[in-house]
Amino acid sequence: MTTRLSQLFVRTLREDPADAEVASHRLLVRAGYIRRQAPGVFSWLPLGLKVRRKVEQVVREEMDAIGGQEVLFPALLPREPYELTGRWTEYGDGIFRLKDRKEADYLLAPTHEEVFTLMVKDLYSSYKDLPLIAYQIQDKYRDEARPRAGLLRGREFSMKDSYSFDYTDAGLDESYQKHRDAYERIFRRLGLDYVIVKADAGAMGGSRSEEFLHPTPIGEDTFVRSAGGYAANVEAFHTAAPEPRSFEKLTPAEVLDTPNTPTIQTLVDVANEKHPRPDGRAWTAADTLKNIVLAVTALDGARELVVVGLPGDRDADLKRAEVVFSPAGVEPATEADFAKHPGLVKGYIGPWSAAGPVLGEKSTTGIRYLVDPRVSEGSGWITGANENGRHVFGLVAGRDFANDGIVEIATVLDGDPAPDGSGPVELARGMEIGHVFQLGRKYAEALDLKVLDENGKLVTVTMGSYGIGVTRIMAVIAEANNDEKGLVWPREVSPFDVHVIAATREDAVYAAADALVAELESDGVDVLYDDRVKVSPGVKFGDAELLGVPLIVVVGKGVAEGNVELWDRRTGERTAVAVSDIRRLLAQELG
RNA sequence: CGGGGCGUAGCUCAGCUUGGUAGAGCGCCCGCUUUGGGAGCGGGAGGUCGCAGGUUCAACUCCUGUCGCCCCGACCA
Repeated sequence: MTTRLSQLFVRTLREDPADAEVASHRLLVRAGYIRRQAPGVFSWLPLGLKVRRKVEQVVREEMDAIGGQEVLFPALLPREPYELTGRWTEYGDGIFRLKDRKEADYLLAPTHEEVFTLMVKDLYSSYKDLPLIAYQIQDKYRDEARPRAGLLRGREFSMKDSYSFDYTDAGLDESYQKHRDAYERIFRRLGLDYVIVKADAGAMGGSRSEEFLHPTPIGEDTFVRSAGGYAANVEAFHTAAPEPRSFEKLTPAEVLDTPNTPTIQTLVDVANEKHPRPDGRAWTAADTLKNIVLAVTALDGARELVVVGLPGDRDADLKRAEVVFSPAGVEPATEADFAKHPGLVKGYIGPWSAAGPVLGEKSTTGIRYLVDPRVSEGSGWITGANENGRHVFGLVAGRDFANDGIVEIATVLDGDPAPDGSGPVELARGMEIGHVFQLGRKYAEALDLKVLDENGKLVTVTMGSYGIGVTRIMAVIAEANNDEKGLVWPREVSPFDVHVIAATREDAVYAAADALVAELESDGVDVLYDDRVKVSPGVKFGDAELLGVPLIVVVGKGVAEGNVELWDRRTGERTAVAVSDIRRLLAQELG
């Protein structure tokens, strides 16, 4: 195939579009691959569509290779299936909802667990039909509160979602592993750097879950990794809890005056000044117990206060808190909340008082008290004495106060130990490009998907769901492969194999270029041919760099000596090649 | 939802402070010249100045409201 640039439905922009910030967005619009249609919604021009199809093709081939069967389910779905699993409600504002003329509720599917499950239920009823892997490449819709960065977070986006159906746990493990391996092959083929991290499985109610993150500073996920091979999304990071310590030899707690110490820093300063440690070491923020008041709002609207105790050198990470309390919402308590609970003395909140417990379900306030894993039995703390200007020193967990549960919402810091003992972790940013997830029996139970096993007994099917964001991957590839002049596509997804430029307006040059293009076409090479007559060479070179086809052939002034130039877009290197050799050379390059 | 910014030609923007019949560059069309790094000259097309009210003899400009968009944060299977 040959595409003549003079005929191609495209317009490149000389300047960056004003509404694009990140490189991929800027360049994909500027090079005429996509155009914004609405916030987070894009139109696909021929170039963009070609790249998108190439990405899809890689995904499709690897899914087929693990026995996946491609289907296509509608993006427009009725409410009922989502009602059955509770997600119609759980999704809240996150989905596009609409009504038909009869006022029946519909949605634009954000993901398709329900309909796949129901289709399998419809068609299959025996263990002999399993295992099954079905997938689709379909547009998904999510009414993101804030779409951003072009294709990286859109409201309409293409995703490959697959679902596995097994009737044994071992079978699910196998299906999961197949996907995991396929995803590794996909990202390798696409030349995308990735890290597999442990992910939070809570929100969708499954067990094993891993994310494929592409490390990039513009990533929206924070993950940790250790030199010893541990990797996890911070949301799924588990703090290694210290062993319980005996508190027999510890001195009793003591309430001391600490005037004007509403913050951890002021408290540490005053403590060191007025109440230095007996052993001579200085008090640090990590010796203090910070009690954060959160308001948790359940789906039914009920609002409850919860206090979380964590070491004073850490902040609460609201993102992790969301995960912990999901599907309920969490926010810091407001002034109004404090007003309703006069027992909470702002700046001096603590679980203990001489008169008895202050925090906890069995206390004067009755407020649920959850603590960080570091607040382990036998650990001693400085914390609020529930009186203005006073703190209690040497308050020991398990001896002086109890908790209603352990909770992981503290920020993870560089250097924290990995829970598996593989050393300290470092924090990094990543963009989620794939997710493999053992759903288990949650959806099958909710939708009553059962099959008869070898013994004629009904067993609930166990499922996995696996996603790869096709359009997001395209943006991530663009993000990882560009320079100041434009895009540089990896060969596997480049919209064309070769970009041929007729660089000089001479009949001989055009004749040579025409002939070359015809030959390449007969070799099965997909060529973009810049045949524009009135366009100056500079513009053609600039457009070639912007568009990003990795191999460029310049047919120009060298034709007189029988030469063309082979231009490597990535390195910028140009080499003179005899016209008689170029066809063979390209065939070799494109191998 | 909180904070910030912006809506003027296809694109990038100026004009608004101080009200007086709409501008530039790029792109587009026609002609001539030019052709290896975003050409030159001449001629041309193209805008209800986001929308609605108000003030005024007169509003892109001032006032009020409203809608939309972008960025940061919150949110995000």
